[in-house]
Amino acid sequence: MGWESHLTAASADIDLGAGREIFDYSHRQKEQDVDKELQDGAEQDDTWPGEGAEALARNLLVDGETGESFPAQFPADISSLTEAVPSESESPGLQNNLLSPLLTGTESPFDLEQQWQDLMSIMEMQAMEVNTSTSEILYSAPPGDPLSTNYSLAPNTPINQNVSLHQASLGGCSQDFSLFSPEVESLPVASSSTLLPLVPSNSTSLNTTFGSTNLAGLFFPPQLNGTANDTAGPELPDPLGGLLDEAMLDEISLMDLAIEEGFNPVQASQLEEEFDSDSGLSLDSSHSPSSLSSSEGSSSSSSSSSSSTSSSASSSFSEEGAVGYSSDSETLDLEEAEGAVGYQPEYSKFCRMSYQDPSQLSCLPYLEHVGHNHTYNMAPSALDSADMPPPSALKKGSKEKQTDFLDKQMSRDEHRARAMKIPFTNDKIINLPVEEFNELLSKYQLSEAQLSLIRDIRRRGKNKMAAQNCRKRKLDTILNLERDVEDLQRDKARLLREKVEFLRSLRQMKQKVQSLYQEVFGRLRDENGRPYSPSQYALQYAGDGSVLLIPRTLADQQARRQERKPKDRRK
DNA sequence: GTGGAATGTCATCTG
DNA sequence: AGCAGATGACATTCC
Repeated sequence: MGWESHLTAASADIDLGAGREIFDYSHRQKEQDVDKELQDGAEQDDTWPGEGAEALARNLLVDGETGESFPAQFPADISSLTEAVPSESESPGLQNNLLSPLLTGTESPFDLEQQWQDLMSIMEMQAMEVNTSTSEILYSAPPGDPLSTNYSLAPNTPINQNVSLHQASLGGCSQDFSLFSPEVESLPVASSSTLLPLVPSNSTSLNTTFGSTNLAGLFFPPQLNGTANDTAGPELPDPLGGLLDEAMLDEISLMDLAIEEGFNPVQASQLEEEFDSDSGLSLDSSHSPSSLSSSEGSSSSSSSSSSSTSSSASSSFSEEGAVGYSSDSETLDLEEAEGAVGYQPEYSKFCRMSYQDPSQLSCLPYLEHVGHNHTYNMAPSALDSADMPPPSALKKGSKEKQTDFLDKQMSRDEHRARAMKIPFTNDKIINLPVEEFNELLSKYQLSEAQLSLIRDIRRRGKNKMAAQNCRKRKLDTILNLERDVEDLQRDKARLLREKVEFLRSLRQMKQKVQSLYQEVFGRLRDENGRPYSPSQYALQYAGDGSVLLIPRTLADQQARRQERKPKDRRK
């Protein structure tokens, strides 16, 4: 800025005496007046077709909540097997049916169900391949659901038939406490506790699948947990509940946010993937401006290319040094004359256009053939020698029109330079390294006004390129962010799909265990050959695969203990 | 004539 | 200290 302080008033046309501090609007207005006189109504003609393209269509993956609902059955809190058996407080009529008590629980999983429904609605709307058929299987009572039909023993059930349940007796089971977990063993043994070892001769699926009592309980559908609240909560830890209430709500809300944003990640992704190859401006290293300059030097005006400019000899400046910028007012043909590596205004427009309309990306390959351009602020002499008028001008053949055309191609600074008879090109003024630039200035006898103009031209030209680079970077940053958002949304959708799959399989397993439980329990007989009351006894799986028949009260106590443990851990 | 997008310019900061 | 680049803000141009 210091070199501007010694500026002096130069000509009547151009106010060159102003330093940057006083380079105010009025001064610039004067310059504009001069420019207008020089250009005489010049018109710019390098607009990019389709520049006014619509903004990127933001088709929603999800178009809103449909409110689709599912049958009432819902995988709510999961409790132990023992909870599946009605307690003594249940209605008396339940004892006639082993299963019916399970259905009468007052526990209402409605809230969780609602969450689940919301989730599923979102999932379906997002076309995440959760077809309705599976959903129905998941969330509605299957036709053969034992919960909705009277329980009947299936003779050919896969449960281990060797379990000698018929020998179970109320009095002779206390010795089998060892089958319980230590926690169970620590419990005070009920006075008449009945522990019936149901150790299968072979390791059953139950043995391998369910390592502990509470685990077995996990696989029971919520219907089996109906007595949980009524029986003062022998509830066991419920991993599904955790999934469903907190995380599920979060995900649902996040998904809603994504929906409301209206962002179409697919389009943005396609756009980004195509565009990214040509854009070197980004946040991360993979999309850094330097990558642009290395991969596409023709359109780069990055700092890296600029630094190479500094190291290049002045003789090769035109080839390498021009940190590419091509003014809108320059002829495109001049680009070949100078062969400069230059930033293309068309490219900038393309960036914006492609950002707004991915369909425009089909034009991307053309960028590779964009001529290199070093002709920013090319001197009039150079223009005269190198410029080829457009066909229309040639047809008209008028020198006057050629002159008009050339005037049109010149930037304001070029006009100023010509008016001030600057003996070298604006291109050199702007792009020469400092040393070479000073050397060039020293070669000529220049007035203060000329020096001032030259330095202004250099400053403005460099800043112009910097601004263009800055805007390109900004655009690229936006594109990269959009791509990141799209990736995250894709991951999220995938995780949600997986979650649904896990929940589905979990529910199926719970139903299997429930059926097995009912079958085993229904076959149990006491010494008198009568079936055990589900309200008084419950089956319990031990960690070693054995199955025990224990009093309901003891089972409830265990269930409560199992439930407290995870809660304590959270604290 | 107007609005918005694109582009240019300036001021300022940073390396 | 000087320079070049980056960037926000504003101005101008263009459609």
